[in-house]
Amino acid sequence: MATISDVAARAGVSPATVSRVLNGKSTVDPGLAERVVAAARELDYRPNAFARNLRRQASTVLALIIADVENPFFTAIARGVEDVAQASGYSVVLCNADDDPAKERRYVDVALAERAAGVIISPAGVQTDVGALLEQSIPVVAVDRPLAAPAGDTVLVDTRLAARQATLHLVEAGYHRIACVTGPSGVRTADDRLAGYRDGLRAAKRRSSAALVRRADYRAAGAQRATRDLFDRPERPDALLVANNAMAIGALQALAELGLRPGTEVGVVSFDDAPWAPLVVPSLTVVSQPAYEMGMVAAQLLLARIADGSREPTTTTLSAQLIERDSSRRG
Amino acid sequence: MATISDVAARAGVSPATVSRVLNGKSTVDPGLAERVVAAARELDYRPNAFARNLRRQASTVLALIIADVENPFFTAIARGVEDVAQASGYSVVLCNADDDPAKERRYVDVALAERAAGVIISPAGVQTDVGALLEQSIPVVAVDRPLAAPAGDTVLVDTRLAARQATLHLVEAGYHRIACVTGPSGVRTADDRLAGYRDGLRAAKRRSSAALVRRADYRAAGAQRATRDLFDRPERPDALLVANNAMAIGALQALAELGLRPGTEVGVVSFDDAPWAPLVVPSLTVVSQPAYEMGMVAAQLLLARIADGSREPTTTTLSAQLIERDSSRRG
DNA sequence: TAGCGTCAAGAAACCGATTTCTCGACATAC
DNA sequence: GTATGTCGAGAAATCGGTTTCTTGACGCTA
Repeated sequence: MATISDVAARAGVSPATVSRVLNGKSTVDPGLAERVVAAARELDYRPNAFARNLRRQASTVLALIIADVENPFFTAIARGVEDVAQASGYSVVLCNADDDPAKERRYVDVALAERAAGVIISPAGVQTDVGALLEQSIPVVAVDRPLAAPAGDTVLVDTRLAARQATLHLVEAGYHRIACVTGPSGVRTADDRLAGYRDGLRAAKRRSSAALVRRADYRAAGAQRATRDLFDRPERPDALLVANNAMAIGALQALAELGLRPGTEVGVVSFDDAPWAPLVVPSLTVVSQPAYEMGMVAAQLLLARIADGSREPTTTTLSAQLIERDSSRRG
Repeated sequence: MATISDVAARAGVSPATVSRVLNGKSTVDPGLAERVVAAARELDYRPNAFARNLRRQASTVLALIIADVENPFFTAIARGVEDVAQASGYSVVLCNADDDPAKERRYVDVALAERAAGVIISPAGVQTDVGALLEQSIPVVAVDRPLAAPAGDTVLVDTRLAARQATLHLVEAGYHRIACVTGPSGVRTADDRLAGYRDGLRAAKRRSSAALVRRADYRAAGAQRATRDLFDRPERPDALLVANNAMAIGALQALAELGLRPGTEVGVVSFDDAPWAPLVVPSLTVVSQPAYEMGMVAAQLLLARIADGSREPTTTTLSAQLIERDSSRRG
């Protein structure tokens, strides 16, 4: 593999000049520059990123640590991040923490070892610690969920308000015993959606009851069990607010097993729109979150912070949108 | 950030000794070793990956270049790769080529610049060129689709046979005019599935007709148009073989718009199982590919090739499985 | 024409690891 | 007691870029 010295030798100049030409940071004689460019092309020269990064003490790789690659919500965020990063010459490393604090920690370590230019993370839980990154002044942006000790920008959705609206929507549609299946305690979105659900019940002057609330991991299997459990009790719910799209699958599966038809017999609203949501019968009413936009905003904030580390931390809250379909329409 | 010299100074030894202790490649006096380890811990020393990689001329990062992050099939592959890589101390960089040869090329360049230890790729098309990687003796494994010039291991699914079986399944279920919506020409899986479809028709002694075949990109929108188009003609098909899971969504949407009920009126079989496939009504019959396993096998082959670059290129063909649900059952 | 400022380009230092080279200490063999 | 071998650890080279330092050429002004 050709090195900068090879190029320099071929062009009859010093390595320093080659570096200057290729980085355009300084003016060089046009004639020399042309020779350098030609030599580089002829040798198919590609700078060694290790050497460059070592000297510059910086890389052009952004780490994106998400909770679940198999969840379309997070992959949509990833696309948003990527599109912005690409445009600025950064590449994005996607890390799948799999909702596992240990895996997440490992990826934080990788980001540290590889001296990522910046990190975008959706923290798996309360104990996520990005202190080590900040010590190395690697900027961090939290997306979807805030960090316990916010020390960078944060991009959220007003998910509590959205949950409140979704709950009120179910009330208005004529459902009476509305249950909530949410994510693990300590995960902010899960807690917020539960709080919003209670807000909604309160606003509608309904009593909330612990018997109507279930928690599970943010996966289908857990939600399936939780839903089955809700309907196993004497006073069955007649509606369900489900806190994410993976859980929606589990909940719908449980309802199908129980022979309950969504919409007519059980109102269902889930968080996160998905390509298949209009296709299930009845089509699924969802709270659609602007995932792609969240990714874009997070990346923009990160790039801004890379450029100027002294910016004040900001919090951006985007809003979700209720998409009414048939699963929350009686009759 | 502490460097190896800082650790050496604190432990009262030379940097070389620190390196030897921490890498365990050579024996050192236990007393010294203990001091080194203590010093490293006290300073929270983390080796600089740039410096290490520069010297070693190798990294421990695998690049995984997939066609579409939003497609669960590919994310399942990613998980398989990741689980194997993790266990061997490699980290995985997920790159989303987005079915775009230009993006793909850019990521190949990134893998090259970052001197990835190896690359796993599902080539976007015929013109994918990994020659540059091979020149640098970076091992390459192709997954899901073969490379035009195979120069590494390949992990495939016998998708042609699976398409043949799926087509015969539709014939046996009593459908007569079976159409096929497949991916872009030049993408091997798309061509193979079409060929398998024709195999199936031939085996059933049915005439195949170009009027019953449509190509689109591997996305929902394209499949939706293609399906609409198929049903716009006087002699409508009564069954549909769809070549991947994103396209299935588009096809089902089109059928819904046309007021055609899958199963009873139009038999549907799609490639790729998805969490939502059992939930649509009627539930979707699919050809399930062992995506996670494909990822695992690809990663194992890559690691083996990293360890020993002179291995003969192999091709592993896994088999798919037809999961019969209601969308292909008449009546 | 002397003196000063500007600028382009080469020389050399530097980033932080790993690894080869070298040397000294000690043990064993003759 | 000397020669030889072994082994552990420090010195120094090395990876391939970037960037500072230095030098020399040139132009302008007094």
